[in-house]
Amino acid sequence: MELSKNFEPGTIENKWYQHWLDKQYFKSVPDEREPYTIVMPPPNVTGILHMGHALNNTIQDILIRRARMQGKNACWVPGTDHASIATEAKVVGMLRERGITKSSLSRAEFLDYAWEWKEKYGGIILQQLKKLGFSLDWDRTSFTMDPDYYESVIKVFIELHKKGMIYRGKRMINWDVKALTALSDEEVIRKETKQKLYFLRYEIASADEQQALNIAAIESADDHIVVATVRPETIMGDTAICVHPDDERYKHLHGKFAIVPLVNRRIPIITDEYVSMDFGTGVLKVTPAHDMNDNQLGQKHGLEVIDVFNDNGTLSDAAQIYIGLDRFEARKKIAAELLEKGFLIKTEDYTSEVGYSERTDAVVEPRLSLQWWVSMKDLATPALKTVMEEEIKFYPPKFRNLYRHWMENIKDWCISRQLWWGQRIPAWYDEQGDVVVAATKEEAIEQFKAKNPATNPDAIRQDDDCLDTWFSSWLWPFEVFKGYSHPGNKEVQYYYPTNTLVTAPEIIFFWVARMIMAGFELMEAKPFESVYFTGIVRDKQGRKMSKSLGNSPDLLGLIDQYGADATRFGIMIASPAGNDILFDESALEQGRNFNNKLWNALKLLKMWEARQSAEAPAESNNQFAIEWFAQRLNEVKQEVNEMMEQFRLSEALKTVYSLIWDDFCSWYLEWVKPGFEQPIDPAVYKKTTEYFTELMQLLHPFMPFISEEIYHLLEERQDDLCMKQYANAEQADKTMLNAGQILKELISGLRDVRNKQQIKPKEAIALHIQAADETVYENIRGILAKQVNAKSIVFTSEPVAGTITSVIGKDKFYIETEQPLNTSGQKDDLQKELTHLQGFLVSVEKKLGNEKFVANAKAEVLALEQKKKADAEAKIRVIEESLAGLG
RNA sequence: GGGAGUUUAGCUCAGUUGGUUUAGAGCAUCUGCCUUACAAGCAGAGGGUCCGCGGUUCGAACCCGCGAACUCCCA
Repeated sequence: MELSKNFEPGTIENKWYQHWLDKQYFKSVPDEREPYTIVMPPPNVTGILHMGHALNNTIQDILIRRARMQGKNACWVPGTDHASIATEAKVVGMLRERGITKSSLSRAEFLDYAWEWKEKYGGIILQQLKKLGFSLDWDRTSFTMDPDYYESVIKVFIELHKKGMIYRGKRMINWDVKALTALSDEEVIRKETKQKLYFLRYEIASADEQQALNIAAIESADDHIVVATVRPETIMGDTAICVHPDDERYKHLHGKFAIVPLVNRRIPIITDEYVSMDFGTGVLKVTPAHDMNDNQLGQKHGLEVIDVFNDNGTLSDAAQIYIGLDRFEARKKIAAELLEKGFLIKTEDYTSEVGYSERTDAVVEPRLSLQWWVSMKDLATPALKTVMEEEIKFYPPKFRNLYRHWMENIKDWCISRQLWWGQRIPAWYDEQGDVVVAATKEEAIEQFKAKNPATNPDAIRQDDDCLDTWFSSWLWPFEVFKGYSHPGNKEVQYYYPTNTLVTAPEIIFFWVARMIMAGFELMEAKPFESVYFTGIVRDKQGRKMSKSLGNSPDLLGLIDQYGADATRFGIMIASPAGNDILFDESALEQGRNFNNKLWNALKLLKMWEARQSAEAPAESNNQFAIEWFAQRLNEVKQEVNEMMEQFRLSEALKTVYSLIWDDFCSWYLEWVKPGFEQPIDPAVYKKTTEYFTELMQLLHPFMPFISEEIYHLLEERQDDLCMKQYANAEQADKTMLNAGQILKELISGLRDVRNKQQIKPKEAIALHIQAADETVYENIRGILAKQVNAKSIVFTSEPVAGTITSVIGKDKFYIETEQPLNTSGQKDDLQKELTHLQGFLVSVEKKLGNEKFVANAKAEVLALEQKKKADAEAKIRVIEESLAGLG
């Protein structure tokens, strides 16, 4: 068989992915095995593959593949989210290109177009995920607007409404004045914006209302208060002035009234600790209709609410002045008028964060609006408890604090959206505007008739709004198994609760917390055992990857360039749980190089395969190498098990990488490698193949393609690595591991000497060893000679003249070469090491001389320190002898 | 303004209840090698006030306090 010079991923990846699909390895049906279930966080149906998805899903695939190889019934469910706002925007865009406006269409017509768009372009991302080898059960692909799913969302709304947890109310929301819809918090993008801070003078009215409305009296009064605001166009909506109760500057004004400039309305001066004394003048104008905090303050103090804006951001009749003018135009006009009339004292530049609509980039207007809400308090209680008691485990645990903070300060959830793409709210109104909640019009009519037999059924109409997308995705972990639409079915009983959720910390509140709530409220069980929070992928400069910055790498391009395995490697190698990962293409290069390394090791084995011969000398050295590597494998398997249990995935990958590259390739293969064109002992070859196979099995969850390919190239096989079950890891033999460690140190030490003495790699040396215990070298002598290019190794009981002296461990080495000697270098090196050891010895002796240490330290710590001391002393002695020998 | 987090080698990060040598890895750097799987490689080396100050302790990168810088979330 002819193997290519380097590993070529492209065709191999397609071949194996198709093969796995054909064999239905990723398909899961309930059986007697233990399930291991992950539901994929559904990407937006409009989405295209980016780094975040790649990271997220690579982690899930690693967990799922490993579980599958551990004999569990692994089930990974794919799907997409209907993403009401994003999709509706795409559809509106498509219509615009065809010259159609949304307003010219009926709801039904628009939805036809939307479905057309979804069928055509939706879910491209699922195809892209296949490129990375993800072992999803595609037969289970779900969509949050599938018929059953849709129905469940409606049923959940009705059920929660019945329980009194969903209500309709006028509350503050984020309003998009261009799209004319409420926005969820995550659809609001905060941006640093340069603004102006206007310092406005409000006159103080006397307690006597007559006098307060007497303009002449005000003008003569010199008592006033100065307010700093960035929004002078909202002063007509002011219903109070607020100061901090402890602010000495304003104590004399407590309980008095101020006059709003231009509209001359009298408003109370109230006190609240909410006000910051340091900001501006320490005086806050309270506009409950147009600011979230002011609204809360207004509720607390029972203030009137005056909404001075229309839906589209122009001034309303309630503003009294500049009616119909846009809010920003009005700001300029009003500022000018205030200045002219002497109410504007000064302006300052001021930078703060302003919310913009993700979709239209309009400045978001906090606004009171009649919307549907979910009351969160009762839902939050069990959801908080379960995480705090670690019934659901968070990895890394630091996110528990964040979660608790949010859950303890939870606010009600606005679930209505003024959109058409999504689950339509099952609320119905009669002519009087009374509302009932029902699944169908018929049921709604019945309910109305029960209340009022005279109800006109033809006048009943359904709410036009649809539900927030998260109101459907919070059902995801059970509804993908139809757990709510078909309660108690076989699937949901088997797969739910799921095992692990892998997601980004950004959506801990929007999604993770709500899934936990829905799980308890609707299924009476938690949705998952544990949550693994990935980091946020950033670019080299630490910026978050985003479309607008254009710093997202083209993933499909990267996969083409480096291969899927290398891409997976590059993403995983530097991504500790919960810490952000800085994406750097050099990590992918490292992954590609690793592929190549594996490929070359395979080539070496293929070469040996042809050179097997029973006549090959059976060296005891080979036996040592084989036994040692068996123990290293045991050790690493154990370590990887532990790391995977703690979700330390990148560390597990590093460990496997190093086992393969360093221990297997650099040490083991070199130790058993026969001489140039020499035959190899078939037993050694067989063992080596077995090791390579085991390594591929360990690596498979991380790099599935190349490991599967090598598995099949090593030997003709009927089965596939993908499904090969892990054997239990055996306990590693410490003595053997230690012997290997000593051998490595000897080789490195002697190579270092060679390097420093500039002995040419090709020049063979003669090695004399003055050993404390010669038997140590029995099994490794051959390997040592081969690895340091020694033509002979002999033992000596005294220094050998005319050689280079070195101390490694407790033994002395005399290196005989053909080159002229340079003893000063050796002396310097020995001296340097001696100084280091002496310093070290002093610190150990100091510790041991400390009575309190001896009295308090644990026995094993004490023993260790004593061993350190003895070792250091022995080594110092050997070095001193060597130095003396050098004269 | 409130909250959470981070700070260890040039870069990215490990460092698991405080004690495994005077702190580790990968990448990058330097030196020597086209050595019979691999130059996308091999062999070796250098590189650190563990953010600062103080405290607890026989012992601190790790625990506590104060401070600094940066990041994120909420207002």
